[in-house]
Amino acid sequence: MSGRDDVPGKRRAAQGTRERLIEAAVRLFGERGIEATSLRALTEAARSNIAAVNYHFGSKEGLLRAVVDRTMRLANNERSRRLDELESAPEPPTVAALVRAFVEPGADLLEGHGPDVARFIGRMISEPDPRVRQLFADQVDPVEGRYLAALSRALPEVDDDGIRFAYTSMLGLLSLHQSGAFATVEWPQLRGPASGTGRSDDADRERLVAFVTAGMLAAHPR
Amino acid sequence: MSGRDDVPGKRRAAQGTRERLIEAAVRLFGERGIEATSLRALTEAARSNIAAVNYHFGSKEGLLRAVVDRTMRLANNERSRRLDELESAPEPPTVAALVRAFVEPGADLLEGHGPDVARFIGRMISEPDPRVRQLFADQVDPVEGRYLAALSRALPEVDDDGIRFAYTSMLGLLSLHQSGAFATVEWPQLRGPASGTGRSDDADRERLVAFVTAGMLAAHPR
DNA sequence: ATCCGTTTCAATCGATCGTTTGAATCGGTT
DNA sequence: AACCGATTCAAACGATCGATTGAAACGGAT
Repeated sequence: MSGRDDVPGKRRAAQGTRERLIEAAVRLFGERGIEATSLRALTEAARSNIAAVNYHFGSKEGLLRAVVDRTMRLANNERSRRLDELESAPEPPTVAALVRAFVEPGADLLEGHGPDVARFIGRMISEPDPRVRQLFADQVDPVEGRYLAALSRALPEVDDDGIRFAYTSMLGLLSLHQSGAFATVEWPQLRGPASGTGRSDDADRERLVAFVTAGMLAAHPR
Repeated sequence: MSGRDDVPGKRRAAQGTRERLIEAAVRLFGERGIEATSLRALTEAARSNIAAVNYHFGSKEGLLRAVVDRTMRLANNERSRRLDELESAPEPPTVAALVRAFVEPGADLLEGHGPDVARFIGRMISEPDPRVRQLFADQVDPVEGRYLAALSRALPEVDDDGIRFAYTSMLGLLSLHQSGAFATVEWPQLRGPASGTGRSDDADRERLVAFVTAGMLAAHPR
């Protein structure tokens, strides 16, 4: 029992490896999936040792927890800030504004921290393992409530099931595009989704906002 | 080297095991994911033996290939049929009709063959392993070209990238909802997406059609 | 220079994975 | 009843997984 998780006390040169482990985990978990990434490949990529994972994080799941916390906090804080902004305005936010406030913090991660963080988050949404899913849900949780309430206010004629559908669709669509799930396969019939490497990120973001906004507005109350 | 894959010749009582293996694979691959499902758990669920997988399918990947072929063929044939129907009509199909022709065969699988098949297909779309993804892409391939062409005809003002985005969004959204990715987690803020077990499948399907159709029509050529 | 808590690392553990093997069993044919 | 290809099964194989151990290396404080 020599490892510790949360000590803010004295970590001298340790911060280096701890950091490199998280960075490598974000990248490899996002690229190959969580279960498919072995600690050996991960620690090798981080120029470290297997035992370092257990020392710094206790286990692979501990490392995953740290990675989830690190990455999601970035997007969630920004979303929370933009919600504050919208709710302090005189008139209630439109659906388009709400969608933008949700999608753009995710997309900005892609530009700010490279595609690794965004891809990792995108991957989380479709992870089968219930423990991983719960980890994800716990992290999304706090912002989610505010968003659903705001969305429900912007779409007063839509019932709760409709709001839930709209929100999950937005979240899922954002995650799918962020995960690069559509870019990793040869779609022979399609012009390259990854035509070149520069991809049309901005255009895709606008397309996503337009698509989701229109989809939400088309919801019918029944 | 005693196993064979494609022999239509004489399989006497063998058909039973082969069938049970595929059924168990569809269910477990869909529930837990492909890599996370061990052949031991799978063959036990099928009341069979580990070696039977290698005998009938050569390997785990061979079994997966058979499962993909079996499940996707169902939806693809129906989609192809509905495309024939739409294209033989006097007037060109609307976007709404095209969306319906794509979404409903997927959703019908859910009702016809239980949630297992639909969930399995849904899971495929977000599988990280490139070999699995290629397997999926190869199977979707034939119908995909016709769909993209029809979609492009129905949305003449949208460029190729926009068509690609619309199609992948529809495919991804359908898969996500089919995979039950949103139903397997406790969303504390949401009324149960899986409220009870009977879920509102029909209502969700209509919501999906409306959402995707509106999203496509909102695409702007730029 | 010595000490001590912190951090790294090579080596190893038991468990589980997909695969392979060789013998037993089943059903129809001769 | 003797035979034979098709199928099933228990057992074992090598590889790899996450986790653990004990000793070495590091770095400031004394």
